[in-house]
Amino acid sequence: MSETTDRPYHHGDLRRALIDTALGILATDQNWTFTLREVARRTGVSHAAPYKHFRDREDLLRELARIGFIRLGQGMTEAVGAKGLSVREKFIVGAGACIDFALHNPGLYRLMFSADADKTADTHLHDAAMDTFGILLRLLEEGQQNGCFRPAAISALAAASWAQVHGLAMLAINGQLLEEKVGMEPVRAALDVLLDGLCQRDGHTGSVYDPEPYPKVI
Amino acid sequence: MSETTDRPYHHGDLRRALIDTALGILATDQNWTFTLREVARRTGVSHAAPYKHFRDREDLLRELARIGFIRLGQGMTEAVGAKGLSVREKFIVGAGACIDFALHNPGLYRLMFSADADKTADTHLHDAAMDTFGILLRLLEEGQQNGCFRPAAISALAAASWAQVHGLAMLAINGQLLEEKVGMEPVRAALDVLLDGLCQRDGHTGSVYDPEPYPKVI
DNA sequence: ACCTCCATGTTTACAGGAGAAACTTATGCA
DNA sequence: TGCATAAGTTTCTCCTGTAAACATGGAGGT
Repeated sequence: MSETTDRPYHHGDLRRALIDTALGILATDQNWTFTLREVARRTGVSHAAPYKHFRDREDLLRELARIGFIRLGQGMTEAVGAKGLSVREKFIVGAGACIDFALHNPGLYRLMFSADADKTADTHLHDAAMDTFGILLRLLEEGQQNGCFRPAAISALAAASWAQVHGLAMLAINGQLLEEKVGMEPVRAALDVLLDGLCQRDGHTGSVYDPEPYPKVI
Repeated sequence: MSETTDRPYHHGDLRRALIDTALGILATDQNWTFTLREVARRTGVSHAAPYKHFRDREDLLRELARIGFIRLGQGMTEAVGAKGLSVREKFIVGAGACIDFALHNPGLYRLMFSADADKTADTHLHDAAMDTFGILLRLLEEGQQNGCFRPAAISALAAASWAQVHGLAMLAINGQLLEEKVGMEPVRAALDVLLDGLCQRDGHTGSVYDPEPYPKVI
């Protein structure tokens, strides 16, 4: 009830303002069912204004996802970059940063990994996602060169690690880690399980590339 | 261009027909952006007819998800039930069935685990999901009683396992297991990693419930 | 056989949203 | 000074979800 129509015709940085509004709604509602018109309304512009900055609704969603990947990457880089950590500790801390991010930004995190943020439709989004994924890859390589992680194909370790961390994050977000809230112990324990599996050991290692595929998968 | 208006006024089993149509669209488009009107149209009824069988659009989506969980559960039960398998083999085969299902029904699988199929809003859906989840739990218990799996809290093992399998399924669906298609080897290898971690071993087991939480997580 | 009820359809109506097109404003630059 | 253009606004069309009122025909009681 303060500003009447004294807003200048040109917003200044409407694109940024729209993104902020959308991120705000995403954080509040934990979903991205908001309409583009609502974003415009809350930002105080006409419902067609956003189309000057985003091709369509999905274009905005992809931009939000891209920002999400950048922020996630920053968080993980920061966590992993701490001095004096072993590879195993880096791994734990990096995964923790990811799950932490997911828990603090559940809507955004879900959007980032949803089909509505189609990575094949936006090079920038794809690149941002790959940059973040690269943090994990470098960690695995480091651990492997260390002799700490088993010498299986890096893609296999990456699949296992990424599936585990992302899976835990999704379970944590959905509160499905357990029927009742038990805190973060299961997460920690699950990561221990993963790391114990990743680590160098005597037996089994040879079976990693067992030629026979398991049944019923393409 | 064959049937004019000879269709009987009462469909007979419109509910089922609508579900089948929706499942068909889901399988084709790999998303659930279809409108309720389109489902009605393709089923050959008026656009308001579905409301006699589903409260709203989400109600239909939840029913689709429920059916998905039942089918997934059937596939996994069948796979795990094969005679003469070790627990480890059962695990591999069960996970394979899950990933197999996801690869063959990517749209449905994504819907099942999306927020659009809100499990808190539908007891039947929640129950179906829990039944399927129960397959994994029973397997873990069996392995633990065997002495094959480490004696950590079952919730921890479940978190690790479920995160891994579901994570792999999502990565597989999204083609993110690797830049180029490399087949299912990484999946197999990732499951080996998980199983090696799940298994009984000498060291580390004690650290599973390390009292100090890792940094930066709530 | 007939009447009546009610689940299952259909038609009509309305409030919104996506997005295109045409119009307006103000700003940077020649 | 003045115009080209980016950035907003208005207006319009088509579509959706969903409610309400109406139609139909099969099942059950008489």
